[in-house]
Amino acid sequence: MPKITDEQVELVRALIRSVPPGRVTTYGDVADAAGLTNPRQVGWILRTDGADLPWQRVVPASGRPSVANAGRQLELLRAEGVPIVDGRVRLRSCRADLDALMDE
DNA sequence: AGCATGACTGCTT
DNA sequence: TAAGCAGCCATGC
Repeated sequence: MPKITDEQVELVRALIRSVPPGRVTTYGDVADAAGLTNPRQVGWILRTDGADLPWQRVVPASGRPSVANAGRQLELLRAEGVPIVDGRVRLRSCRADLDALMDE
């Protein structure tokens, strides 16, 4: 049995699904909101059970996706209206507030 | 039990 | 601003 419970997985999934188009969030923010100690676990969840999620709205704090689908991800984000400069997401401008999303 | 890997982050150069 | 390095935790062999 994994240390990450289904509860946490569902919470992460819900948070990511709560992120509206044109807005993105970071692994660290999701991890903190879901109660995970390490942002890498968010990545692990997305890799295992994130196939049906808007995973493109979750980017590293650096703003530069290191995932294999980075090119496609940036393209999708740009299509959603996310400000991208030189292949880098402007987290300063489009970072979503997960606490506010949960309230909605 | 130990070692290597990974969709990360933050500090230091 | 960019690149390097260490810390972090769950998973797989």
